Amino acid sequence: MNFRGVVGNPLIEKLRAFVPFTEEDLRMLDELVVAEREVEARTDIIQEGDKPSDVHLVMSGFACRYKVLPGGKRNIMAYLIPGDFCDLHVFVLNEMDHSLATLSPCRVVAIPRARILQLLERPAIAKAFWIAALVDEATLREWLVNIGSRPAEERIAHLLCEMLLRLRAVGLANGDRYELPLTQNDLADTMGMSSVHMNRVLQQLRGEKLIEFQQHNLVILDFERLREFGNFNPNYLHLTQRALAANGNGV
Amino acid sequence: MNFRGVVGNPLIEKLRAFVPFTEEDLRMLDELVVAEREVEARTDIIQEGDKPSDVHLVMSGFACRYKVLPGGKRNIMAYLIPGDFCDLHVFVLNEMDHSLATLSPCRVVAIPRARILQLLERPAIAKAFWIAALVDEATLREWLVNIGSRPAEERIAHLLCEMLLRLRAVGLANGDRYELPLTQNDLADTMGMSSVHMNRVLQQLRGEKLIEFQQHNLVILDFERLREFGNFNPNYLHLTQRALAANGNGV
DNA sequence: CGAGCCCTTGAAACTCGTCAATGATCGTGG
DNA sequence: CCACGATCATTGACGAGTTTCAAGGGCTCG
Repeated sequence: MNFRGVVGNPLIEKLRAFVPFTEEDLRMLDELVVAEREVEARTDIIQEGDKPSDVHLVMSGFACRYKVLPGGKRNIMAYLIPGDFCDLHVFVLNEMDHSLATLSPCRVVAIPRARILQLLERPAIAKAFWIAALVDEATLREWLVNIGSRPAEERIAHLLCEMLLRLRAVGLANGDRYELPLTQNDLADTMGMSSVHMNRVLQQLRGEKLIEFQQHNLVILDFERLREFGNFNPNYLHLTQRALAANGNGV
Repeated sequence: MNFRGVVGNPLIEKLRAFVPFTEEDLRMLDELVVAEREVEARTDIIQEGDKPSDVHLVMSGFACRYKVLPGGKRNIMAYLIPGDFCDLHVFVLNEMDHSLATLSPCRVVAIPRARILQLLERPAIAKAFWIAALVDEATLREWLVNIGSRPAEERIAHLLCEMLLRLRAVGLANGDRYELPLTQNDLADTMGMSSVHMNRVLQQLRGEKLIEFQQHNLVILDFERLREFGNFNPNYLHLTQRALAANGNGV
């Protein structure tokens, strides 16, 4: 058998880094992906207050969790990239306490809760989902530290390192470069700073020859230096050695 | 039967706000609390890198999750109050990516994973644990917004409102006042600011007659105004109406 | 070709951090 | 019971980092 998943299903690529699967597990995970829906950029998937019934899975593109404060300031609390579940919460909480939206054009799958419950009966899959949820939480903690303690320049360096590893884990990095379909304003709303300052700080990072960033294409010119500068330790992503080392499947 | 839990077990008081339990559920939850251990203030419970085998539950006092950056700056990412599990993660991740420590003197229970697995077989308890974990995550998101978007004064107002509701939910608030056994330095490390600035901002809040804070006793003088000022919306705590309204069991 | 979004720049104001020193409080031991 | 040291709270002065406001330029798309 040759599952699409093995080469192109980001959910499977991601979860395989946590847990070994049987062929049957892989088949079930792959069958989860039916009726992909195209969602254009900057469109809400779910809004705060909604009582959703399906679980959403991102298959391509960038989405985010966000809240908007009364003043109108948007706050991005997480990026959702291919292979990420948006809202496994649905099972136990009856109301969304934040919103989800696409940032770039996305392909999204809506999975009925019943399907998820079926999958949870397979121990390997249940464990993989569990780990994925914990890694999301660990990432949240790391973002909290990042925003709370680091100056803007290091903060961005840290984020760019994290995104490299996460995208690599699902085969979406090409060496030390990847597509980052976000505006400077999106990045600013993520890092808790103004877009003006984000612009200046990105210029600094470019000036120091740490990165290039044009047309939504990010190139990390010296990962080791960027990692050191942003004080990035990937332990919180709980990736296997294999996934850490992988160079992405590139072209 | 009259369980200790019904009146004094914070774990039960907290979980009852999420899910209704049978007598048998209550009994099992109450029996979880054996061999309480006194831990003095400012002592690590688990450290980053450890591979723990037990799950820890706080029964009294304040503890926290934290990381320390290379420069030596400590970063508090969560407060753990009576009724909170420290590390349900243990089941699936093999290494702590952060540390846990007491802030005040605490009573802590160490629960073997096997005991937890037993409890998870009871649907109501499993659901309550699940919800508690999701609320922890939602709280983390809210802290991220808080630190990322609000000026220092509002940030603190928000935190103080949150702690009021959380402590009420486990019967540890007395009307609009509660014990907050933290130093200004602890608070500063939590809110991503210097202790000098924390001091000045607390003075402002006191000057505006929003709070009093002496001898580790916090009094919220005008909750409605503090809530409004800190832009606090408790939806992310997913408390029932009952728990929201409760005035704490006070004296 | 124009509209709209995004990136870029400058200047001024402000929030907040750092440094350094002084008080206040508390537990401990003499 | 008081002296002591340690921890914690407070204050002032200064500077760095960051925001805000405002405006101009570039690119893309209809």
